[in-house]
Amino acid sequence: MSDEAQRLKQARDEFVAQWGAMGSQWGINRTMAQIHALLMTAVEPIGTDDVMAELEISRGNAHTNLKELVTWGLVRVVVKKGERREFFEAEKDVWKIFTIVTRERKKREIEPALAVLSRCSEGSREMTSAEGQAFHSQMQQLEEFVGFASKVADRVGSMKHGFAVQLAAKLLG
Amino acid sequence: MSDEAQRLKQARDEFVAQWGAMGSQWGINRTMAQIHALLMTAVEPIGTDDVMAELEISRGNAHTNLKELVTWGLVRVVVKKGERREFFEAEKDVWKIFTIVTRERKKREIEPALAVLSRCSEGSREMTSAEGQAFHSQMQQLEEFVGFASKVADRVGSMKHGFAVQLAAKLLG
DNA sequence: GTATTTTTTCAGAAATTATCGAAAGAACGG
DNA sequence: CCGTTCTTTCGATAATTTCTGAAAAAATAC
Repeated sequence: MSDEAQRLKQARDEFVAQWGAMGSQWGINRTMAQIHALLMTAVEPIGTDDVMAELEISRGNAHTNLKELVTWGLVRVVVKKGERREFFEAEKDVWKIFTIVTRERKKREIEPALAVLSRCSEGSREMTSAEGQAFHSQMQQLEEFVGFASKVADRVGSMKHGFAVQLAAKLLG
Repeated sequence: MSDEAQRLKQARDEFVAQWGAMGSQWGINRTMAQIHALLMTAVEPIGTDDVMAELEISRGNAHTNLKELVTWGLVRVVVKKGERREFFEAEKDVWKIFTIVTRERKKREIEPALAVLSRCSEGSREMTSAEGQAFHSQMQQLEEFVGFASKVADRVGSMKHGFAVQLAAKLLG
């Protein structure tokens, strides 16, 4: 193997390892993040056995996490003609990755929070004691803010890349 | 106890429980989230023993998570005169809470990612093979995007509430 | 149909993370 | 000082999450 090929393999391995470690910091399964990293830096679609071999994990683990990535929409299933087994290919466009992750995080983090806050706010609406009113006010403020965040996430997530860049440029200018 | 006081207690307990469950969904320790919820809805500063009693947790657990909240900046230590033990009080302003969480998440999630990406991008800069160049390009795109996100987080996090509302209104209008 | 390959599921094992509880350490008052 | 109160640390334990490996199911070929 050439020197460059070796360095590439090394760099890629590091990326996979570190991206996996980072996944943990986020609320994401380490293996899932590693598989994602592996696929993002793959030149062509790869199969379950390749993933197993590369990351030294079991078939069950590889399978489960690949399917989870497909559910998220970060990875697509690819069928090669003449091949019986499935191959997998990651979305590589960073803006698309971002919008997908934003959508998923909104679904998992923002929406449940909003539901809780609405219920607590509603349930304390008519309270007359000082404590009751303070509680209601706090719930209301949180609900309003999180609802706001939800709308912002929707809006940003549905933007075209170019428009988002323009907006951000204005923000950072 | 009056009917309203009972309903308040119930609503508050639900908020604490649900906010804690939600903390898990985020990458946050459940107890830490529960304590935060408890303090956010407290009328006045409360002590470690109150937290222990309310959440039925050990002293060590209460202590560790209270201090972690203080480290984040979401909770302040309060000393009452004539009292020897420490009391704790949460930041209640939603915008301030948001900027704190943004800052912490940036520190924990974005900055490490950026470091990894810079290293991988740098390490593959001069590669000549098609695979090497593809890898470098992917790393570069990710680095650029995450760097961007980092700047945006900084900018938003340092905004005054009013300005942020204006901006968001424009975005949602 | 049956054989072969590939995918999926899932119970138990392993690893990780959170919590307890008790002991050690500080801070303060007298 | 010494006793008391409160804070902090940390090894042991419990709970949760992740992973394995093998068996079952599904898909395809012949």
